[in-house]
Amino acid sequence: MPAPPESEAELFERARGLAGRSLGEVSAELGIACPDTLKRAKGFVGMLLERALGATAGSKDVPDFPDLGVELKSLPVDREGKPRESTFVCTMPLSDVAEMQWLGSRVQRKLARVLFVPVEATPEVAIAARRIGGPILWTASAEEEAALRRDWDELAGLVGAGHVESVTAHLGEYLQVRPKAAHSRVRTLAPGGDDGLVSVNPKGFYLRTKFTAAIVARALR
DNA sequence: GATTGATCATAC
DNA sequence: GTATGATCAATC
Repeated sequence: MPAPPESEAELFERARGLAGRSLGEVSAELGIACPDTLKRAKGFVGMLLERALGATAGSKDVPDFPDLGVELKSLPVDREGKPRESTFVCTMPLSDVAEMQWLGSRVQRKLARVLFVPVEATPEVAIAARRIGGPILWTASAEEEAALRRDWDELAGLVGAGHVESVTAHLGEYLQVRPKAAHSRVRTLAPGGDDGLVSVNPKGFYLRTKFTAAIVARALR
């Protein structure tokens, strides 16, 4: 496996080197089996890119490239380069989001600097034949950050005020909250209810497709 | 066809 | 069970 990149420029060059190559080629080089379907390997593409680029963070709550402060996100796109799915950002700390601010929040920290790597995700194309696209090193513009902050304030505000059960994926213009758990029977505690705590399915923050689509469009201009 | 809620694999 | 990586699939 490659060593971690020593600079952002080196990381970007490595990512550019993957552009145009297929998931099958890259996985073969790394000695990793490429699945025939993502049905039972949903994290395969993300894990493959992590290894190919030398990410080290593993399952810790820090960016994929801690020394660079860069988070890696694979972006499943159609043949036109448009994202096909929302992008998971992080879990929502339900029990203490009430005391948090946007600045310093997990969302703000995770999205401070992101390397998006588009990957072909057309159903008709076999996994191994899917090609990796050109990387996008992104930082939110003032407008993008303000928009994310508005959503975060609304969503975190509702949970902090004890209204977690009214928070659905319908809320949020660009940032939304959805279940994030092994299955719907998983429970965790959040502010609310008669005792001050309610048992709910764990939740996570996701970027809506239209938000990442705008990032891709901006990068192609 | 797009979106929301549900789910899958793996490491510790 | 908690974290990481996400896509699936029922529903709108």
